[in-house]
Amino acid sequence: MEQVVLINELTQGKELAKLLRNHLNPSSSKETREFLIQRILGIYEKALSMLNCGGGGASSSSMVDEPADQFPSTFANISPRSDTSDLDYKDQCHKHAYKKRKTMPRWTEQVKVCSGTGLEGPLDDGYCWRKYGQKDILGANFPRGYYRCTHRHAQGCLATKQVQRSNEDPSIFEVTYRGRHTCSQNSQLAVTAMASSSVPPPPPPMSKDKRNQHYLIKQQEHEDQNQKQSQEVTMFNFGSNAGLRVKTENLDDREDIFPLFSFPQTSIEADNVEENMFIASLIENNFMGSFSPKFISPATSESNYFPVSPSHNMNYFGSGHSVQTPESDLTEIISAPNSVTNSPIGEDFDFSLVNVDFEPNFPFDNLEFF
DNA sequence: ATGATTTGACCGGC
DNA sequence: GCCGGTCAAATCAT
Repeated sequence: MEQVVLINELTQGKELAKLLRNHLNPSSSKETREFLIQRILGIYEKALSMLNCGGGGASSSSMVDEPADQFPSTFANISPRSDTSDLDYKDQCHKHAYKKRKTMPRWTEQVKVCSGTGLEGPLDDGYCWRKYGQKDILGANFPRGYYRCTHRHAQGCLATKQVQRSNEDPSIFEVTYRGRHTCSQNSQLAVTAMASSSVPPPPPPMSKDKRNQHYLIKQQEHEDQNQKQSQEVTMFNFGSNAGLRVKTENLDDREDIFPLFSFPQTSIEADNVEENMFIASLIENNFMGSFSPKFISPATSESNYFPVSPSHNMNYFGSGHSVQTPESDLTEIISAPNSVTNSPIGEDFDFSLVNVDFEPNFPFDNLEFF
């Protein structure tokens, strides 16, 4: 079985290498090449780790002994693990957990929030964050907030972020992300978004404040779908594509975290549909091969982060453009241009793509989404 | 009751 | 010793 997986991985690597060769011409976008390289490296990494760690299987929770600069497919293998204070570091394949943590990918975004709308505070970027600290920082007028993924304990998701309000312009929040989300919920989100978006997602939500955000999440958890919820949910989607970003900078490890699916929309050109389809199918295969059934159904409890019915998805991601209609309130509070490239979601996408099963019939004809 | 936030304490790196 | 990052008990919100 492991051998089959291994062969599958290597075969994919081979195909991707071929693809890469085709993309060596100047007209091909750098992002695409980068993506392919990352993908290939990831496959090798995965294959090697399978061999090194006793062939634990593609999505086994062991073997994470890899540089943090690896990319998502391997990141996805991070096993549940808790904070530094916990004891799981003994785990054989986690010898380098400390190191890994230290070398986690990190990138910063600047997010502008218009005041006066009542929607202030760090934006909601589509993830569930839990604040675990706040600190006055030397030279900063505002304290820095420390957040970690809500699913850290439940799923060992090590993603964290720091939110620092800008000195010069208090309406700008500098958000530094660390680590990738390995929690299934986010994968689900990403997939949901992808599966249902034929147009770029609307601007990201900006919750009034964190409490509001949590309130929303709770509501969804309870599947209490009243009007208010759907209203808020409309605002609750991927921040990334959407845009609060004023500027994305980075950052150390920039290339390490290069988003698998961060193709600017130009990178997958219309004339390359076939190849893109191929990539998509590779991805699809990957999903099918690497995740537990839990993730197959969009209707798991976790997925309640978003309502999962197709009709809802339509609302969220605008298959019917409904999200954009109330054009509006959202656009009013968002002042940054869209950018896909460095978005954390981009990278989350790649995580999700690697880890989550798609519906077998997932319509990959929405490649422009990438 | 449960889960999130607050905030002083603690820890490691420099 | 300073500083940034994290922990965890106390507190708050639902």
